[in-house]
Amino acid sequence: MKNLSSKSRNGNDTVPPSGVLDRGLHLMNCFSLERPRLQLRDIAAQSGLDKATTLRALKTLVTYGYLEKSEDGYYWPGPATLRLAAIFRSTSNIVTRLERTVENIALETGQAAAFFIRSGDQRVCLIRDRQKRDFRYFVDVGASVPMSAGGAAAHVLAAYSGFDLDSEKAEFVLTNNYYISRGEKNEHLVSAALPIFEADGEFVGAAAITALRSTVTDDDIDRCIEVVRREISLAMLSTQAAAENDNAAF
Amino acid sequence: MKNLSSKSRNGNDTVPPSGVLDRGLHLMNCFSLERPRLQLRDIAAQSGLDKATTLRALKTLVTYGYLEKSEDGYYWPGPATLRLAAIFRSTSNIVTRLERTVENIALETGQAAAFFIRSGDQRVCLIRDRQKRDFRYFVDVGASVPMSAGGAAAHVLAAYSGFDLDSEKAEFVLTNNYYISRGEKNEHLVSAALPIFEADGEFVGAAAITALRSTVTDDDIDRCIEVVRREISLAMLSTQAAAENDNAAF
DNA sequence: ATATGCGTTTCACTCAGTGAAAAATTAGCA
DNA sequence: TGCTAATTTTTCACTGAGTGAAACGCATAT
Repeated sequence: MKNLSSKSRNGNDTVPPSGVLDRGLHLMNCFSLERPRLQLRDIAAQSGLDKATTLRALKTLVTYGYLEKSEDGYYWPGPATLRLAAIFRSTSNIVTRLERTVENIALETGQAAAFFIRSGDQRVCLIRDRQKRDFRYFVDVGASVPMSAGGAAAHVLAAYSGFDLDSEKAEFVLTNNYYISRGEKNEHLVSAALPIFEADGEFVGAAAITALRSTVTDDDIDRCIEVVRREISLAMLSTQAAAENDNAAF
Repeated sequence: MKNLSSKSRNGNDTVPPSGVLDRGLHLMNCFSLERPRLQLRDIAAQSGLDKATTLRALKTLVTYGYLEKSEDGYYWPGPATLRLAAIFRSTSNIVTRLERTVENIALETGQAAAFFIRSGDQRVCLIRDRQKRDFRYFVDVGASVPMSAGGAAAHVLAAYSGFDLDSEKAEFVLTNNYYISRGEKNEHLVSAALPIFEADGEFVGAAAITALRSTVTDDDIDRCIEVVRREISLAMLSTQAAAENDNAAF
């Protein structure tokens, strides 16, 4: 397993992982909503793996149903992924509960809406509205980005789950119960995030709306935040920490 | 890599697969809607792999988000599965289109409803109604069973996709546009399956309802079939092959 | 105290995985 | 219809990544 060379065999300035399992899972990352169907050539190039290695892994992934392969040599995610997602949902019923809510928020505000949770040092998108928007700006459902990458949702998640990210912003979040980030991750975007709590006060995650800065005023954003608060409470959840001191502990 | 011994190191009379990737994916099969959270001990036992081997694979699966691990040592499917499922859905919009339909069928008939497709020599469940029923009898969403295992849906899929399973039953399906299987897979169950076609006549899969034999009469089943036909046509799909001769070709 | 169950680490052996290269297949083109 | 280029697939000898028995550590019973 030589995997020599200073970085990049692909155009991605990333070294492909070593370890067969790592590599196999790494291959699955080549697929996205933007590019759901790929052929060997693309997958090998994008992953940085040798074509022979890639082919072997793909075969295995196909036999286990994680990928499907068509006659014309294209691969795409297979039905096994559905099975696992169904199990994931069953273990975190919050997804099912909030799906409709996120959709409503997007429809009412006309902006992109999403729901995030923290998982270790990652911020994971569990729900995205289904409106079609420019893919470049938004993460896929299930995708993770490091907390350190910031963004409105990250600061809310950090503040309420005790992750040390930016204490100043955390303080703002804890007193105001929302955070607005202007161009923090992307110059042209503004996003507002609110924490979400179970009825019993348990923190579950953050709802966020994202808009193009050039198309919204501060008042628009405030109105969006109100929409979020209303929809969240309709879902029998809260955007306010239950009591001042209970939630500081964990 | 000794993997010696005539079969079974687990209680499953199955030999665990060789190949790191195979084993890793094999581990994911340990999880189900019935048993969504497992600890190392269980996973190692059920998969038949050594604990050390299992642990290594689990670590990798966790780092890629396919599994999550809690403090108390339990593992369960992670958010990466959501991402892949979202991509899968985007490539086969039939799932989104029929989800509501399957749910309606289940609600109207009071029986278990599902949607299957053929994938190679496997029959894959893409949709299951969300009513809670006895898990022992029904397959999870995304789960595959060999076509050769039979069942009403298998015969419908075989008939309309040119899979050689049981030519006599296939002929019945092709003339009557449905199939009823009584106790074929499970002595106590009866299930009825109907083919589903796009408006342009393309065969897409089979809808099936399953009931306990002791609780339904033949007339009940006929009524169920009518419900399926109605719901499918409401979804702008058809339960009849477009024209007598067009569909014989493929 | 002693035992049992579980997760984790260690380490020497060895076979599964690697990737360059060749072969087979498919697509494009004149 | 041939000829060429592009892509997928197979082959094979080398080797280091993966293996698993055993030891360890840490709980929680007994």
